[in-house]
Amino acid sequence: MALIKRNTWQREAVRKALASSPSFVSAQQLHAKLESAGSAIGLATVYRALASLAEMNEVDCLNSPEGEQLYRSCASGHHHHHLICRSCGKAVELEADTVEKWTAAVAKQHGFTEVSHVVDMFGTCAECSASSE
Amino acid sequence: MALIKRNTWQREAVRKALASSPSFVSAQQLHAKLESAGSAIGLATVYRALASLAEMNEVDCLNSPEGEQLYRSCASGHHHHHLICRSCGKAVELEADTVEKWTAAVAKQHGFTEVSHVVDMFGTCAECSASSE
DNA sequence: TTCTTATTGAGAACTCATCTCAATATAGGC
DNA sequence: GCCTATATTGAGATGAGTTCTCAATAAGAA
Ligand SMILES: [Mn+2]
Ligand SMILES: [Mn+2]
Ligand SMILES: [Zn+2]
Ligand SMILES: [Zn+2]
Repeated sequence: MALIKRNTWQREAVRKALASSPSFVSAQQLHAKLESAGSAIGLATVYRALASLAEMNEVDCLNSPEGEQLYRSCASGHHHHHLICRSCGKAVELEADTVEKWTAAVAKQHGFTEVSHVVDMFGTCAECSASSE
Repeated sequence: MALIKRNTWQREAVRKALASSPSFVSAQQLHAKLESAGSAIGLATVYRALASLAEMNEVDCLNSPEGEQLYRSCASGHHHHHLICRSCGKAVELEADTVEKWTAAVAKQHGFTEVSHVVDMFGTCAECSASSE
C-alpha cells in the first residue's frame, strides 16, 4: 500500500509524453515512444504510472475495440466521453446531458444500482480519411 | 476462407447453450458449462462458434469492464444496447433513438466517418442486490 | 459409398497486463 | 549535507484471454 507518493522522473516522463499528444495511446506505444526518445524507463513502470494517473483522473482510459487499454491526458475535470479516430487515435471530448439522463433513467427503471456506463465512438477523422485516398 | 458452412453438433450445442440463458457469458464459462453437461466439445471450437455466430448477428457480443468478451443469444434483429448485471450477467436490451441520433449528429459535426459506437451499462440487478444482503 | 474439404481439438503460441523481488532512489529527520 | 526507512523501479516470470497449427475427423455432394 503506497501511503506516501514520491516523485520520480519516470512518472513525470509518462505525464509529459501523454500531455504532448492529443491522441489515445496504449501503454506499449507510449513505452516505445519514450524509449525511442532516449528514455530508459521500464515497461512495467509505464503500466504502473498510467494506472496511477488514471486512478487520480489525470488521464482518461478506455478500452479499444481490439481489447487493449488506451490512455490520454485529460484537462477537463468534468465527466465526459470520446469520439476517437481508429487510425491516429485523435479524440474529441464529448459532453451530453441527454445521454447522461437517459442512462440514469434506464438504470432506475430496471431496478439496477451501482450503474456505470461506457459510451465511446470510433471512426475515421477528417484528416485520416483525406490522407488515405 | 470458409466457402461452405457445414452443420456440426458442436455449433448447435453452442447455440443451444446460449439460447438457454438470459445472461451474458464468456467463452470459457460456456465451455465449462458444456463440459459439465457431458459434452466433449473443445475450447477452441467454442471460441470459433461464438465468433462465427456473432459475425452473423445471431449472438450479441460485448467487452466486459474486465476485458473479456461476453456473449448472449439475440432474438431481436434490431440495433440495440444492453444494461448488464455485473454479478449474474443478466441483461436488458435497450433501444434509444435519442442516443442513436446524438451519436450520428456528433460524428457528422466533427467530420468523422465510418463511425461505430459502444453504449453499455453495467450495474447490479435487483435480485443480485437483494441476495447480497 | 466415395471423395473433397470444412471443421475439430490438443496444445503451442501470442498479446496484453500484472506480479516478484532484489536493487535503487526519494524524501523526511538529523 | 548525510542517514535511514521505504516507496519505486525494472528484468523477467507469471497469468489470463484468445488465436493459431496441423494432423485427424466428419459433413455433404456426387
Ligand atoms: Mn456519461
Ligand atoms: Mn446504438
Ligand atoms: Zn485520424
Ligand atoms: Zn444480477
